[in-house]
Amino acid sequence: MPDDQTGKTVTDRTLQATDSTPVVQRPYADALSRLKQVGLRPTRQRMALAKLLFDGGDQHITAENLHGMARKAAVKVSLATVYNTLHQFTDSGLLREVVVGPGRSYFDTNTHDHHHFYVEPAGELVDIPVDSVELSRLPTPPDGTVMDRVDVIIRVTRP
Amino acid sequence: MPDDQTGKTVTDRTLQATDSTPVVQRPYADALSRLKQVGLRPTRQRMALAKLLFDGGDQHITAENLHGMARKAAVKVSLATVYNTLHQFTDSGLLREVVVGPGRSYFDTNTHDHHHFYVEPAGELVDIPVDSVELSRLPTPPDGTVMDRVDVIIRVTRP
DNA sequence: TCAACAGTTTAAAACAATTCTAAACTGGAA
DNA sequence: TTCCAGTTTAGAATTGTTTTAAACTGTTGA
Repeated sequence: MPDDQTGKTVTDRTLQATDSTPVVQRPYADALSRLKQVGLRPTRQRMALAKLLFDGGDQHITAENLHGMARKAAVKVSLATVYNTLHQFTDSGLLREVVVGPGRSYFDTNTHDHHHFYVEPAGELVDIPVDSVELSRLPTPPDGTVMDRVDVIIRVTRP
Repeated sequence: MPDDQTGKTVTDRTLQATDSTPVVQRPYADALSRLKQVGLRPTRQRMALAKLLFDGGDQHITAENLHGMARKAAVKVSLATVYNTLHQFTDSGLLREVVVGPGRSYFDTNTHDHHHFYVEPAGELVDIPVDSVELSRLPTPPDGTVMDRVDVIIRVTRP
């Protein structure tokens, strides 16, 4: 079935497969430790979603998108749960939300300090490593507020 | 009627009023010239919206917001037209769209190079003058793309 | 082992912001 | 004036997300 429309190839093995059968060895170890880390109960759905999210390297994913991936992976999860989970993960620091357009928000599995290119009109996000942007002289926040984070989004187009 | 809920006081006079009657003298001069500038037909609705937008100094406005302002100013415009107009103005460079959250986008009457504080959870936008942010070392855009613009949004909260 | 309950998931409805549609209207050229 | 492309409109449709209320499931402690 060569119809990987989602774009990302998910690497399933955490240990080397030892024979021709592509049996996964300890596929949930990472997902489990992440959930424990932030104190979320490791339910079937959360585990599966965590695996999809964090086993695939750095990804920029929408809710619909992840829901589709779950479907393809034969994981039964409702869209509402996908939303719940994405927000719980975001709130506990496992994910970062990146807003690029009205009605368009991505969840980024890379929570380290970095910025983004946003390719329009494709709607594609591309990471920019921290050290290739230098922000000097940040302003002081308005009275009574504290700085939470700085988002730099460089909008680019294909001419 | 002292119920100016929208927050912005719009200055109507472009010339001094000459008697006690608050009759506006050339209230549409600026709106008209802006529309001509970008080649949009000066219709009743566009003129009225342009006036609301550009006579009030720098503003961050949502579509619903502007629709409400029009209502209060006794201007009959549909919400669909407000959206159309905001996008036409944006496309022709009269406005700039600032996206801060999923399903939350503002139109900024200040089209000069500048950045924003976004105060959460109030959802309030505050201008940052260009020269109080210094961006050095910008990355080169992905192959086949050209840089359109750089958005810096500093998210702040009231603790 | 099991009862019990808080936490979780779910389908479905509700919601908010925005866009679309098809018909009515209008500014301006001829 | 007439005419027509451009514009506006009400209302429906769409999109993305959240809420609701009921069913389910992990975990705890007897």
